[in-house]
Amino acid sequence: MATGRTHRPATRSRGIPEATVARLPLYLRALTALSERSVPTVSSEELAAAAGVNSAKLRKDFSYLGSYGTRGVGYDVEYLVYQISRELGLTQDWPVVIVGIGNLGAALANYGGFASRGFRVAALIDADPAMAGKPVAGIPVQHSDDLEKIIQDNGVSIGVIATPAGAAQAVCDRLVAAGVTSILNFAPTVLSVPDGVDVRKVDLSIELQILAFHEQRKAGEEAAAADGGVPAAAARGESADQGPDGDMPAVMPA
Amino acid sequence: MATGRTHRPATRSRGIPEATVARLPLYLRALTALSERSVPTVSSEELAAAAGVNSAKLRKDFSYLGSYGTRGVGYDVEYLVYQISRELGLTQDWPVVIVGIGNLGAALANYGGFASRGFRVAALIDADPAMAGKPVAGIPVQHSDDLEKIIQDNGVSIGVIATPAGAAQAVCDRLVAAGVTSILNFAPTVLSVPDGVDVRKVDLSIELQILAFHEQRKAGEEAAAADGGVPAAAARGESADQGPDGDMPAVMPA
DNA sequence: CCATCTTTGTGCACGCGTTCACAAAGACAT
DNA sequence: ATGTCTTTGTGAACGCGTGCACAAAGATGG
Repeated sequence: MATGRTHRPATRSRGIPEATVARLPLYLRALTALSERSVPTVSSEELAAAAGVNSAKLRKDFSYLGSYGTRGVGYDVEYLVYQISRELGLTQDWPVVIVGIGNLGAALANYGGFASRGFRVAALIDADPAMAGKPVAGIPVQHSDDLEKIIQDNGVSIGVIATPAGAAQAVCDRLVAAGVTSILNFAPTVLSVPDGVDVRKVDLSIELQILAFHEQRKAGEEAAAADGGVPAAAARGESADQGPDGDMPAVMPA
Repeated sequence: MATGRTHRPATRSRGIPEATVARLPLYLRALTALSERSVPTVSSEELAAAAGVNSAKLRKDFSYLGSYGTRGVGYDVEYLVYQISRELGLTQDWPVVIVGIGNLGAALANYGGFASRGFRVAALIDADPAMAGKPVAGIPVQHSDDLEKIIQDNGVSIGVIATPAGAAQAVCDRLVAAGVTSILNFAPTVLSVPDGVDVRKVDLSIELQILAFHEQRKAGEEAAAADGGVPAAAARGESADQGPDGDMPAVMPA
């Protein structure tokens, strides 16, 4: 999950729940795949399976957009692709800038999933003068001194931050000051932005940590099941000599 | 958000809500930063601000772990770092493999956030024979023929998929067959896995699409406000000659 | 030892999201 | 035209997550 928007209590956009909006890209991807195979119509059941959700949820999601299905038949694939694209705003061109052209920034610049959905990489920006002019993904990297000018000349409203954590807030401030109102943040920091600016974050290591949590739990349960014993307390860490709930800290509190 | 696990209805792990688990890495990051600055204690209010959440939520989250705070004082930073790390399973070593060493895979291999949290990149795997032996982030890439052996030799239980979408399911199946029980998927596909295997996905373009949705809505509201008119229906698409709700499709349904 | 002040931990209420289950709508065959 | 069958769209119930607001706990000062 990536949250962090400016918490919009009233005005739930046209009545479409946030959770539904977050799933629309999923449906769109599945529909695009069907479209490429020239499948004319699809039922909620089939599409739900392809998108990895439950069919009731999918139908309710679509009901927020309107009645675009035909009872007894299903949904017209092309029609739905258009409707969802329009709802998401993908029928227009969105110029984006990527700031911070390290490994991740370069990967993002090369990522095909952007261009195919109306996102156009308008510029790549990096603070390292040695990078300036060097082409990445066919686009010459520009120096961050020109950030404001680049934003304004290209009418950019969406910025992607892929800098180290330390530089992220400063870059964010400059982007916002230059007119950017949506930010996708890959740096592991909490960005503070004024009202009216949306921030979404993607943290690569957070997802891994969540997996580790469940993985550990699985291992614990397994061991407990083998012992035929209590839920899951032992066989969790590596040092076994801990309290009844494994509470002994490495560093005691004051 | 990244969902897609095998839906665990009963056994909500030790009673810790999923939403809380997803925030623990956030707290941990903020606490680690405090620890590096040698801050001894922190109040829920301060820590919440640093993590970008509300303080009541943070206190409730911590209450699921136990009573680790001191009223009138706050939380002991080092102690809390340890407790959260232990809860997330980061006190043990997690060998991971990254499959698909393109731009993204290389970025992941170089990403510092893994190593600093108990994740060790045990191997890099790619299907391209030309990549074999080539070092990325100091680790020689191995060919995917040896995938099963690599998994077993290193006791890997967490796999990262950074291949093209078309190859993802096949790689996933092989990882699972070889013993991997947690998968972080960067490929834009829905993976199907047997029960007991957790999948989390990160889709770079989904987040951008969600931003576009809000961006479009902002633009629409702005225009409507300027017109002094109805909510947001006009000024959305580019072609203005549409129905009362902008419903005319580019492709009519059958 | 007592009073005051700070901050945690949590009971409670509310709202959002999910799921069930079914009526309504339409396709299709006869 | 009528009946059957499929599939949508949605009302209603439920459960989870969030945020408020406050009592309990402990620190601190006199």
